[in-house]
Amino acid sequence: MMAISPQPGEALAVKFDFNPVAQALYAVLKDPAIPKAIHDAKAAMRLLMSLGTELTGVSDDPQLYSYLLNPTYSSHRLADVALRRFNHKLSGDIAEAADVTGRLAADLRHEVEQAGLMKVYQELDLPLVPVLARMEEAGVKIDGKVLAAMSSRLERECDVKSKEIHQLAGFEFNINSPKQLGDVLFNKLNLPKPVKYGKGKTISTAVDVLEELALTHEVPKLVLEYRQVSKLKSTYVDALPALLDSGTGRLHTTFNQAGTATGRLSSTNPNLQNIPIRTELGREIRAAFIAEEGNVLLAADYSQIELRLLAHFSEDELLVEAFRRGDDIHALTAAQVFGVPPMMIDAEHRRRAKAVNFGIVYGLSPFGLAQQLGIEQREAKKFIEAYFEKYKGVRKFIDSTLEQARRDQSVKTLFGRVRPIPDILSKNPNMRGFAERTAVNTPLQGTAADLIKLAMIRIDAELQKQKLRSKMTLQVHDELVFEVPETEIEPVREMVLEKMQNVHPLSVPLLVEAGVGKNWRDMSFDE
DNA sequence: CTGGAAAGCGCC
DNA sequence: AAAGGGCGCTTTCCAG
Repeated sequence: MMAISPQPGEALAVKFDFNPVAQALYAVLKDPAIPKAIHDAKAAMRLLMSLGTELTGVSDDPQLYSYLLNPTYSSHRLADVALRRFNHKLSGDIAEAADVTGRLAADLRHEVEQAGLMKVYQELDLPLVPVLARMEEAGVKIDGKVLAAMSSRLERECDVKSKEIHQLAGFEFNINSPKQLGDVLFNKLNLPKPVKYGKGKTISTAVDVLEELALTHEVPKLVLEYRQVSKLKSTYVDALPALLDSGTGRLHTTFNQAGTATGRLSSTNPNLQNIPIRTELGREIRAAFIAEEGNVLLAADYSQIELRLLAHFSEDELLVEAFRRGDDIHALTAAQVFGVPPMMIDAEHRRRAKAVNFGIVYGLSPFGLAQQLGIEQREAKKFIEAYFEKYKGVRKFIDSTLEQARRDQSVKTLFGRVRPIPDILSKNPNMRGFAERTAVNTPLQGTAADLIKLAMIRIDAELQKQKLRSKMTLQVHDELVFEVPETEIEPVREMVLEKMQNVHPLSVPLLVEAGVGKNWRDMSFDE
């Protein structure tokens, strides 16, 4: 039992329950409006950080144990785990929660050991906790003026576009309502309905449908423009400033470490893993992510990490050699699949080859590829067949992964993180198809997640050890973002690149690209 | 008034 | 018969 001095104006008690196996940790704010039980290590860490205390000695986190044992549950919160494991409904009583936390920790720890997952826990998931806590606390600086100016500008643009749409359509309706929009487009304006749309359901007005219609009609074209502007405005330009922390003036996300089926992190409140980058308008939003005076942002990302892992796992000769030589992998696939000499590869070949390369990782069908490239399904089928004819190792990898998945009804990452795939034996071809694509994708996506987590742990350790003032602030699956004092740019850049590149030996090299800039848009590479 | 489903779309 | 893996947020719409 350990008590922490109360903050002025509030009595705060932090109690460590030193169960031999578990430390159930919870803080009780005296304010009865905030009776708050903390039973995950990151929340405890953040609370203690705010009090200027270090968190040491926590070795059991029931949430992380539960996640490792089966990452496919949608929630690993104490109440849900207690219900699943003990069929016990928590009353909300703090002491009860503490007791359950301790018992769960002991039980789950045992199961994690039995499942052979303790190494992943101790070397990856648990050490990542304080790293994420520090990242969340650091937050990112936002230029509010940039967003405020954008907001009024986009407001006007939305206004203009919606008036135009109503004018041209001849009806006043809510463009944001797919139902009303569909009614206007397909029933009032009599535009051709998409060949396929949900049986009995509403007709799709999704982007690919509207793009088709936009070729012949002004209204869908304007709707697409309106949608882009209104999406970016409501989701980012207007939402982000509202989430600025009043104390720090910065944006502090929450990383969920037990939220995805593959081992990836997710980010909420706000989600900083889906900040726009694709369009020019989107990049303007990125420009609002800035560094403090005297600092710069440094971004480092793994180039094509999933394809490299495909090469590693499959040991496909062509793929492995190409990555070792540092070839342009999409150009290689273009040459192989389309039978064009490397010298003759143009941008269109490369674009199509890129779609094929990514599609393989996701289990793309001839139908899907045809739709994406706007070609005949027969032709798409030929491309996919040509791909597997050339990359024989990839075919074997997929087949053996599926075999193993059918045997174990689960798949694993390089480090042993497991994902159950129960539907792999389903008699429903639809469900089985989903399961098969999942089975092939998860080892790739999940291993990439494991690798960047390991790099994060090592980079954080180095920042601490060298007492550097640079802070890791964001992770976006294959990218890390740091805020770095100008005096530390070169050493930190070198260190980050080295740690990411050498995170784990593989049969192909990992390529890391880094950029430095005053904002998240201007990350000029190889400055 | 609230909660949740569905549609849609931002990112890797 | 469906048709590309993994997320989170906003809006609409409808049921309770």
